[in-house]
Amino acid sequence: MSKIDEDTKEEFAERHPNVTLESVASYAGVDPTTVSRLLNNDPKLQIKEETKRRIFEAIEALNYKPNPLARGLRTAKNEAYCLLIPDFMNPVYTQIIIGAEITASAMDKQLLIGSLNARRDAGYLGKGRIDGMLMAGVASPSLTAELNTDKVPWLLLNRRLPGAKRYVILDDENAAMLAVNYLIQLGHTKIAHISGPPSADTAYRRKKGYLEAMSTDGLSVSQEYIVPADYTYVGGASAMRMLLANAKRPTAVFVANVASAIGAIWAASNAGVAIPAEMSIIAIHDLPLASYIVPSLSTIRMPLIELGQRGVELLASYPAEAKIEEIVQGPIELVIRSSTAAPPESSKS
Amino acid sequence: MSKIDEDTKEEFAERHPNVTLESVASYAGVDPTTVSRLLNNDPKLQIKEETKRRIFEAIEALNYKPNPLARGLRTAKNEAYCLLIPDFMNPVYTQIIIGAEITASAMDKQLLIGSLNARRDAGYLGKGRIDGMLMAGVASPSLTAELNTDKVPWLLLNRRLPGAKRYVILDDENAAMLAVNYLIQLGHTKIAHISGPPSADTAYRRKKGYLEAMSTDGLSVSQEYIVPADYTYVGGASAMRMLLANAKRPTAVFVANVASAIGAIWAASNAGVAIPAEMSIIAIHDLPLASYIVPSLSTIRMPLIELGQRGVELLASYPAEAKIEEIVQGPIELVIRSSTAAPPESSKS
DNA sequence: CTGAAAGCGCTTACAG
DNA sequence: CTGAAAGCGCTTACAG
Repeated sequence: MSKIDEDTKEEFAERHPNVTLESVASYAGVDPTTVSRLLNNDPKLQIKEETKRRIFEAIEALNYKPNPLARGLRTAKNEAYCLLIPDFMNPVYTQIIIGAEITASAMDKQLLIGSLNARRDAGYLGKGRIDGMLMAGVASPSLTAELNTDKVPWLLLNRRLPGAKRYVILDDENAAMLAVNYLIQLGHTKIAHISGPPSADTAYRRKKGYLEAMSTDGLSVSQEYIVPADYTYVGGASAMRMLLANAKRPTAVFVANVASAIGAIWAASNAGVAIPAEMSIIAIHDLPLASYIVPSLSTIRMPLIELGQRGVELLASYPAEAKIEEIVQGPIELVIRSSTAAPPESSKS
Repeated sequence: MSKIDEDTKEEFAERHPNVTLESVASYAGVDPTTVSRLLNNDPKLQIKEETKRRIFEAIEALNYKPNPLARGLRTAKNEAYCLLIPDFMNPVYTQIIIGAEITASAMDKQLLIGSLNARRDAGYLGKGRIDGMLMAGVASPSLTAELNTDKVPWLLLNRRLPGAKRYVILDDENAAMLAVNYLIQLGHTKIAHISGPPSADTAYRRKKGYLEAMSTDGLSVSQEYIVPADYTYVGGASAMRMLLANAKRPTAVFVANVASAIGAIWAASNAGVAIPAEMSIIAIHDLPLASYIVPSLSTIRMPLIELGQRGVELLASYPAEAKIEEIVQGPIELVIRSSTAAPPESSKS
């Protein structure tokens, strides 16, 4: 490159402290309109190959990137969605995030992820910056109302809310039945359930599946066999302690999620109860961790990644007023590992 | 409210499909400039209490929220930072995220979180939408270069990059020494190290601390005692298998992170090696999970939340050109649980 | 002290 | 087919 070219370039940079559409146009010797149309694939634009080349050369040379704020302000489109989760500690949301990121990226959309944990004002993020809000396991009537007045389309993921007709969920009831039926098939009759928090829709559906599988098989369920936990390690551990204290100790436990199952295994192990010899444990969600705890955990694999993917798809393709009520039809599978076995001989009827 | 008021309100809404600064001004009977100045706490603004009240009333009645795009376009400030992590599976980043969210929220800034996992174009998110980029465990010379040309201030979290003079890290070397010294104090001499990936700066510093503690105590380290893993369950498991196959089997292992430690425990357990009776294990990072695996894992607690907090603070308070090289001075503590004990009698010298 | 006016960087009907 | 011009919703020097 000649000296003069370098000089020109520097001068140009001085006149254009910010590289804008106008800089590119001026560099390429065309009208900004033309550049904009080219970049937006305007079908009505007819342009010579040579001109096109010059424009792309200019973009390259100046390292031009469209200003998303200006574009968003003008078009009222942000090419971005937000995914809100309760907190980042729960690996279940991790899986959902992965799915959502895959689809968003494939659609060339930004996905902004935030938790409701430290956030004081979710609405502000919602208004203006994004084209839609995905809420996984977190939503309240006040939040959806705020999004409504802000005209931000939203969709609930993995959880329903009374009166909110926009959600995608998984078939938790069937998953629970699959787990419980497997325990029954192993020969268990005293099967307990460590459930999720009463406030969670997923917990409700898993419990329902448990009850249905039990009653279909003619097995009785005493109220003491259903111990609510809160999807955490601690909760699972104390629920297990309650079950161990039960006069009629169960020989198998269906746990509503992996975190509680890990807590339950820990508590059983502390109490000297052998798993699976004395007690079988199975949980919902086949997280990577399940393979690596001791004993490795039998689970029901749920299509969490597909849930995240489908959420973005639906949010992107339906208008804000549309009703969306979908159960993701991904694979739900029994994954047998080392935490489940036939009940001990002594306990058989 | 009277019928007429309702009518007026509806008419007003019709004339103002989008609630803007102008709507508020017109509703309150003042100039948009005045509203803007009030909202931005312009010290030069002098305004009657009565007018102020009317404006706030209008904001309330219309549910006005400033358009962040318009504001950002005008001021070139977005009141938002981005935090980039490699992926959402690793609970270490989870802790960092929590810290970053706390501080960002306290500063009334948005924190957009994304992974490099599914993202094809991190630069686009960077340009225009945010005021700065935090990169935890993920950065490349090409990415920092792109951020530089885009004039987006950035800061590396928990990892350095050759030539990049903007980072906050933890004292991994000291943490490693603390762990190894504890093992030595228990009586171990055959202490191995399952390290992190050679590419990771944290892995380098932890290994360095291990080597230093060993040599300070006059203990020899054969090359076979250092097995690189990759901070994952799988990696930790296969590293442990290598150590178990070693003719001079170690009695203790210092593992570079919790995920690898869980994999290592799993592999040892599968091989019938009792922990801690036959082998002690200790790892860096006191994640919640560490308490709930069996046996519960002894760890070194690191100030990960503080790291996230400090990262946002520094990014917000230093100009893009400033050099930032900081080691967070949070508490580093030995947390003793059930995975460590004195070496078996037979192995004592 | 208050208000009109310009401008941030785009897109897109509209006139030529 | 091409280019000038308006406007998205703000902020802020500047003139009155």
